[in-house]
Amino acid sequence: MPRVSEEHLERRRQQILDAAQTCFANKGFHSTSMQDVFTESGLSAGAVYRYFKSKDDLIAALAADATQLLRGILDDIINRDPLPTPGGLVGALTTELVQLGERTGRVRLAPQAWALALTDEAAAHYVRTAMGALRDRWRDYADRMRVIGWLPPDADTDAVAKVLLGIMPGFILQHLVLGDVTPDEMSRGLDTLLPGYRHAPTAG
Amino acid sequence: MPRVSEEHLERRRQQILDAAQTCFANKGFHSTSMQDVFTESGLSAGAVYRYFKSKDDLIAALAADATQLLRGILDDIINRDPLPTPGGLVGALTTELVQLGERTGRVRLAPQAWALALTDEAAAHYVRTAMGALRDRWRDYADRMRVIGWLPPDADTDAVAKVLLGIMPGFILQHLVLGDVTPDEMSRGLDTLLPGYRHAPTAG
Amino acid sequence: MPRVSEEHLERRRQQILDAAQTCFANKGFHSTSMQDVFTESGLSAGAVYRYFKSKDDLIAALAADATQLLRGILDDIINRDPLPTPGGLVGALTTELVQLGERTGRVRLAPQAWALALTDEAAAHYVRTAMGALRDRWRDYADRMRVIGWLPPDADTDAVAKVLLGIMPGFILQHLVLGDVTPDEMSRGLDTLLPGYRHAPTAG
Amino acid sequence: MPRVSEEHLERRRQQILDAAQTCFANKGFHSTSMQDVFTESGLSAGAVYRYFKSKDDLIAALAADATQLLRGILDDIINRDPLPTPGGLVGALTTELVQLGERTGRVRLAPQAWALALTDEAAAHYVRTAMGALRDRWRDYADRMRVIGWLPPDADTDAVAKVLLGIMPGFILQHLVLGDVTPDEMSRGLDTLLPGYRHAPTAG
DNA sequence: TATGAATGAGCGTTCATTCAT
DNA sequence: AATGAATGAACGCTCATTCAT
Repeated sequence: MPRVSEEHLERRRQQILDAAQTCFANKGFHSTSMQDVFTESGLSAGAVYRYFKSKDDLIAALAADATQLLRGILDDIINRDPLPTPGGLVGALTTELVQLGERTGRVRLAPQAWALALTDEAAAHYVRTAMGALRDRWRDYADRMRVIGWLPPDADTDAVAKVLLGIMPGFILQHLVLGDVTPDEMSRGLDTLLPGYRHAPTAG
Repeated sequence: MPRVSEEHLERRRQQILDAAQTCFANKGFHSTSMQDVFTESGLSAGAVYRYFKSKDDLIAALAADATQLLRGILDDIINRDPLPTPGGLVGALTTELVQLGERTGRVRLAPQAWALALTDEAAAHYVRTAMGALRDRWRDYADRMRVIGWLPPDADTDAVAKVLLGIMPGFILQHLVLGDVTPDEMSRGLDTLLPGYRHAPTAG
Repeated sequence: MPRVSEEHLERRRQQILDAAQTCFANKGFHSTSMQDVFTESGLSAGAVYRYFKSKDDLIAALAADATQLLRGILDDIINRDPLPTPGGLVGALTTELVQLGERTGRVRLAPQAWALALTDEAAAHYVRTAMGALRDRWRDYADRMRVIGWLPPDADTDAVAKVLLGIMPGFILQHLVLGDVTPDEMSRGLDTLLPGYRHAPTAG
Repeated sequence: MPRVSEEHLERRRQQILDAAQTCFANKGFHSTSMQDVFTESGLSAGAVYRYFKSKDDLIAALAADATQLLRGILDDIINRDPLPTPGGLVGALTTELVQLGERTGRVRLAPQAWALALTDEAAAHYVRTAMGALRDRWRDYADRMRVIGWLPPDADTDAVAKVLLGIMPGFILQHLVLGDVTPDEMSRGLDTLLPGYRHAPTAG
């Protein structure tokens, strides 16, 4: 019974998660068999089951990772100074997403997670958490818009956050399914609609 | 019980589609077994397979229905005179969607169709067609916005259409997953962002 | 409830048997579905089941037909005067079989009947009856061979009959599976082996 | 119980093949369900499918085995010195077949393979190969007959081979279906028909 | 008579998971 | 720690047969 270092364990774990993510992104959660994961990871059934107690557990771990990742991206971008226009912000975010997708294919997991959230309570928990956290950040942004006068003093920044958050899934879908949408276009389209602050503000 | 009326056949077909839709909405495409559909529909395996030659065929029929339904809704709303504001339009559309969802649960199929489209070419075809058709209508709307001066003469109405279409999946997700978004809020949020034409025009 | 003539009934029956035979010859008993028979016959399920109470019944009827047919052919040929040589007899029989096969495809049923006879008692009964009857005729022939001096007085004509009967399945198989055997070749091959009476006898 | 010896694997494989053969011999290919094979073998579905990827694969493996076995038997017997008479050869071969059938039941598969060959291209391939190889050996034998003067110098040894090969299926069928034919009888019957070389030659 | 919609047992196969080694 | 053979429930689907019309 070889005793093994903490790093070894973590490396194995990550190796499995990477394999699972690749499979899930390519074939979807349900159409990926555990055998697919064994093969992709180069490990045996027993090895994978030592690290994750079920297929659902694998999905949950991946979801947790993704949630954290997403939050990090939004935090980075939303707190920039001076305050970006909505178009600028959406452009930066979608650029980030596209790059992430090209590097890892991880973006393809998002629609699958959304679908899963409607039928699986555990998945719903993760998606709700991530979605809620993202929306909080959008509300922070909307609040700042109001502060600098881009929105009227009595603006319902909750409602604004819901609209702005709502643009992202629409971009992801059009990007993944139709494949003909660029971050630049989203940015331009939004600023076209919102001409009032096309010329940037004075402060963050 | 042969020599049966055309209506009988159509009624059976619908009975099966309704059952399938209920199952799919509750458990997802993959987690719904054909046995679930048999039970929900009250019919036997053989009966269901007389009307639909495979599970995929059932999904496709539902998708075709949904595509048609969606297009009808958008056509109705988008051609209204005088031209609605984006907020008004999104409000009307989301209202329609929410009602549809309450009546039939069909809206819950949308995220599943999106996910399926990433791994199944047949599903991708349906989703692409539907998404493309919807975006065409949004572009028509954006063109009309430009004509009446809501957008500058050189506005990229394609880009605008992509943004506006993009709002709908975001609403659907927030509605289904977080459950705290109303059509009214979307409408208000959008018109808050787009104050320029908050006061409606005189003609379409 | 239309009362219908005896001929009509018989015609229907034959129509179904013909369809079944075509299907069975093309796809085999087991791989032919009753639906195949309905389609080939142009009749409905109910109609077919009015005439034959099961798929097995259909097979049995066909087997009975075939048994009778085969016996007729052998009777015709074996009683010819003057007595044919074994090669001549086998040549005539195989010629008849090849023609029958070309006209009706019925010969293709034989190997299937043999196989069925090993696993199904009802089929075994038919095949045993047919095979026994054929062998009786071959023994009659062998007896006549002995009478005219082609075989020694103490010849075991039972054993001879078994050998001669045995040649036919071998021809059928080589004909159907390898497709490179002609009646003429069989005739020639046999007379080459049996040179003693290559020049024909004096009387039957 | 992994990390298992090569022999263990081979033993399992044979265990499954044996079970399948028993089932097929008793009930026929089509009427044997995989469940029958699981039960007969004492293994689970998954275990059987680990070794054979489909029911057809099982049949093919059995066919390959049988082909090899048959060829071996014929090679052994046909090359004997001094050259056996046709009756002696058929007697030896049928004796071998009867013993094989008593030990393993494998002979009962032959008629089923013939039937299958008429409707299934994969089966046809196996049967054609086996049948062709056997006929080649018979032609070799016929050639040797000619060399030692049992057949005239201009004898069509192809035709002779076709006749001699043809006797074997006939024996198998009479043996399996009628059950009243012995190797000895076949031998005697054939030598009765072919008196010219009833007394054996001196060399091969 | 004839139809064909409906039944439901049973098919071949897959796959998440376990556990002896 | 790691293996991979083995399990067995469940899957999508077929098809011989029945019977209301």
